[in-house]
Amino acid sequence: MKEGHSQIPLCAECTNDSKIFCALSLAEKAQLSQNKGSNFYKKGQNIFYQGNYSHGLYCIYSGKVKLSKLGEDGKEQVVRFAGSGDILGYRALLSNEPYQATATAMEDCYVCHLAKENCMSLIEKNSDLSLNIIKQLTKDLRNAELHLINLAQKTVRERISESILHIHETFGFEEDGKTINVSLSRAEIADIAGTTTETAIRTLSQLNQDGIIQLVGKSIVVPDIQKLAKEASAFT
Amino acid sequence: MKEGHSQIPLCAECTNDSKIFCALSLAEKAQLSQNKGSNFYKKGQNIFYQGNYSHGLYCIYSGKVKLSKLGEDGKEQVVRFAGSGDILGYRALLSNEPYQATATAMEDCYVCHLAKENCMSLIEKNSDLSLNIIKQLTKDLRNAELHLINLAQKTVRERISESILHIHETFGFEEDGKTINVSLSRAEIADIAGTTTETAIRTLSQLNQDGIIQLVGKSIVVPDIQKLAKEASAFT
DNA sequence: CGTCAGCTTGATTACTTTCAATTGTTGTGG
DNA sequence: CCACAACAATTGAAAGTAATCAAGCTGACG
Repeated sequence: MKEGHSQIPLCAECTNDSKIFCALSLAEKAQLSQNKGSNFYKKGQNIFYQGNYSHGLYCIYSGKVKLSKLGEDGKEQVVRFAGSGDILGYRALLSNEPYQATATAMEDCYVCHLAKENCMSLIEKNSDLSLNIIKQLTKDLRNAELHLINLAQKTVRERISESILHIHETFGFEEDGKTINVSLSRAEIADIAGTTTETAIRTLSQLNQDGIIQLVGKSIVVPDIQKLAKEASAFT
Repeated sequence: MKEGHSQIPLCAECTNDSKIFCALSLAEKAQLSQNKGSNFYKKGQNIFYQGNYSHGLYCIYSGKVKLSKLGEDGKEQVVRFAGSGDILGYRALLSNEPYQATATAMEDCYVCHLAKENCMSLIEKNSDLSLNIIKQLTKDLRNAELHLINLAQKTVRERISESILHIHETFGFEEDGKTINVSLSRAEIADIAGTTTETAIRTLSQLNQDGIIQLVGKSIVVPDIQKLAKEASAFT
């Protein structure tokens, strides 16, 4: 058995009890833990790369991760976020295709790696697990389609507002209840909203001037989330 | 039992043998056929509407369908296509949410409607069926993400080229091996590429002048698909 | 205290939308 | 069969938006 980091428990005792693996019995979770590996990823490090092949499933124990793809010209586009308890790479696992995106730690992360064979045999045996995966895929697909329509039809100002909103929905606020809980570079924000770094900067400082957000150092403060939502003309 | 159109067979004898239901045994297909309804939809008619609730699954017997969403300002965005043997509305069914998109017949269609209870009990019993659904979702998600990145990063000319390419991949050519197999209005093409009707028209006629495509009446002829593919990814 | 990466600002250019006007096409009733 | 209405396609000019290119600024860190 591979050695994991000592501070990371077995699946059966995991405090996250993942949105997907909650369907498993204790015995099944024990099976999942076999050959489990746990790794530490420093902020900015990649967990897997678009184009590589999968040898199992990743499960985020702590930290925040972004999934991004490279466009033809090498420009990055963030397609999804993931946090504690989320599963990464299940698509590559299930369809035996290479990873469709690159996973990067947005902050220091602990991530577990579950062996392919264990996952597959559990999926075949446990139909609740399949249903959970279907539900997760459904949710991802809905988000992707919303993201798609936002990028296609909205102005940069709306897209930037939408992006901040989306980050908030995924990761929430700090304890003060109004500061976005992740540190993002201007370039990263641009990659989420599908624009250039310069335009992202200009738009953020406009939103700042208009009192929609407050830029305090590198962090973004949202005093009134309704106001921001109006700015994004958000629709769910 | 509801009456279907006489020319539509039972699921067990269906010539399409759907990508998803091929996992079923004959007996299971017979079960699926119970309470099956079949309907004819004229070109332009809607099969279901975004926001409504699902009472079962749709399976396309013949014809072509587009799935689209409405943006904040009422502009339509096509998110996906479907043809013979494809399943519609499985997300709404599985997660008990309203339909996330509106399905519209792009040409005259025959579409079967399968009862919710039959579908759900088969999904729970047959794990191959679940896996097929997972694979279909996986494919849809990948397409949505590709579409997303295209809309976010490409010029209108590239997006229009990409859209024609995508339509070709989904529906193929006519017998002549070079004419796109669907009739689309300029407005529809614009809704796929995420632009305005006028810009779509201008771009199409430019591609025509540049010899990439030929506009013959309402149909689009692609003499050299490689040339079009180059247009879709490379730059002007 | 210098350096380097990330951030910011300005000016210019390119692209796309918008609005408006015209032409073409199709279907329908007299 | 024609006239008309309704809709789809096209074209032009003007306005707006965002990308690009270029140059300075700032703060963290050795």
